[in-house]
Amino acid sequence: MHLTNSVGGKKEQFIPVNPGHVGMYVCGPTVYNDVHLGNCRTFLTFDIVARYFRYLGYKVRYVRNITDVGHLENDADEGEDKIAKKARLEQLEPMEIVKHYTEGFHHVMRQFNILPPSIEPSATGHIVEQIEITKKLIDNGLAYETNGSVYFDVLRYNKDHHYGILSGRVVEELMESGRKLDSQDEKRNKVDFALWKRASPYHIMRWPSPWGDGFPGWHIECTVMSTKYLGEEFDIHGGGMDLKFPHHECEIAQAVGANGKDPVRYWLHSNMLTVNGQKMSKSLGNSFLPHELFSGNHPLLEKGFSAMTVRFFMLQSHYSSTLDFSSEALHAAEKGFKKLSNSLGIIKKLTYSGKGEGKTQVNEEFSRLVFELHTNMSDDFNTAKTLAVLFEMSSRINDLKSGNISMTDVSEEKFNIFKGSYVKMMEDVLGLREEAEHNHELLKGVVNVLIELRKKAREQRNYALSDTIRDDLKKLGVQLKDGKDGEMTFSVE
RNA sequence: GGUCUCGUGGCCGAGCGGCUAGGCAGAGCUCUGCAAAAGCUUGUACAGCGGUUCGAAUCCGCUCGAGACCUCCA
Repeated sequence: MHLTNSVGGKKEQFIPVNPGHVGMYVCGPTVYNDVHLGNCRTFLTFDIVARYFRYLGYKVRYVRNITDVGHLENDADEGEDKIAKKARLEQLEPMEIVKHYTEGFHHVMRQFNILPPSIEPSATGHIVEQIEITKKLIDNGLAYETNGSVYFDVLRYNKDHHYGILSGRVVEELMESGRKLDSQDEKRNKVDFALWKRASPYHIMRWPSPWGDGFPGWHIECTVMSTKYLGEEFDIHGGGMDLKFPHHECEIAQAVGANGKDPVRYWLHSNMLTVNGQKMSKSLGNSFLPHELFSGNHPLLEKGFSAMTVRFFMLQSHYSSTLDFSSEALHAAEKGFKKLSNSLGIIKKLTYSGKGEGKTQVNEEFSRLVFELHTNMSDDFNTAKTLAVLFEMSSRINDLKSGNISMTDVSEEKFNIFKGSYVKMMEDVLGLREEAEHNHELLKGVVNVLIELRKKAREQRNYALSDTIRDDLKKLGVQLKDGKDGEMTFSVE
């Protein structure tokens, strides 16, 4: 297994801290708003990572947090907490905001078949630990209190450590660029960041601390929750590209400053989803909400697309590349996914009916495809290449069904490995399941009655009637397909 | 302005120095009463200009273009 480590940007072999185990932490959403498709891409990326490691037999502990306090509107000292602001605007309790958007987030994750993490801790549930680590950083001389707030001393840290190891930022350059520190500022240097913020008298979200009432800073929650559940050194830390700096850089500094060791072995960053080449983001106002996509209720879409189509669409590119989102690309994905999905339905029903050892050439091809499936996934989770192999396998599945390849051409062992790999790769690893409609018993029954009637009509060469049945069903979105041997199947669009 | 990334055929997108990625769309054919599905065949490509190399989409330099981060964002 190889993966690209954002520190250094090189592909490295994966060696777990504890053999057979994978500890992974991913920065979850700040629940003050609906999650959009760009957010979903990141969570999908790490869903694949967790699924594939499990498939390989690792015991995976996947921690993904919910940020429900501390995320400020901007890094300036007067920045307002996102949750608190929303609560004020909507005249709700912060917890009402948090609950509402957390549930919405979970709902969307289920729609995309993104599995829940092993632990989903929240920042407000770890205030005590955040205060503790802040105290520790002060004791270590890496943080200071001003006016009831506590800041991390980046310059001091940078003397003995490397602030910028992940993002490539140079502290001196950061000091020179951008906004100047004014006399109002509580920070010693502009590069310093908040560990704890004093709450103004009207601030609703507040907890007592050694420095008075306040609330934690944004970066400290992740340091606390990752190391609490995964240990001071764990395997993988993931998140969106845009969190690399400052968020993840600060996490490293905090953990190193408090515990004296580098917390993360491999940093993984998923790239942005773009619209017309521009990053999809809440602030740019070009974001797509999942329900807009499913319903097609969006100016840039002519129709809706299923969650599985979108999942497939995203998996066609590598997680580290930007992916451009467009109606056209989605149409193509819809058709492509249907192909794989059809084959999935076929292979699941297919049992070995041949005998003997089969033909060497066919056996070798089946083995090669299975092998490539795994080498591609093990090469930095290359889902795009994996899908290309699945398409090849899909063709072989159709060959088996139509008789282009006979069951006796392949050995029972090769067939079963081939079948198992296709099904597991599709369903367990890539999380692509057949669209549900096929499984609706009532619909199935009703359509089968019509299929029987149509068969009779065709036997009597009453093509006018048989075409009416087919055309009328088509209008309702049910597509009939005539097989070679007179057998008929249908699919729902 | 600083740091960095990317630019592949009609569209989306793999690619990490030599071997047709793949999907969608297009063209032709097979099967079929007609469709659909499936199968077979097929074209069009690496932004531009230099360099390194026996050999470059792939490495280096420059030019042009797009984007990201440096302020909140997955």
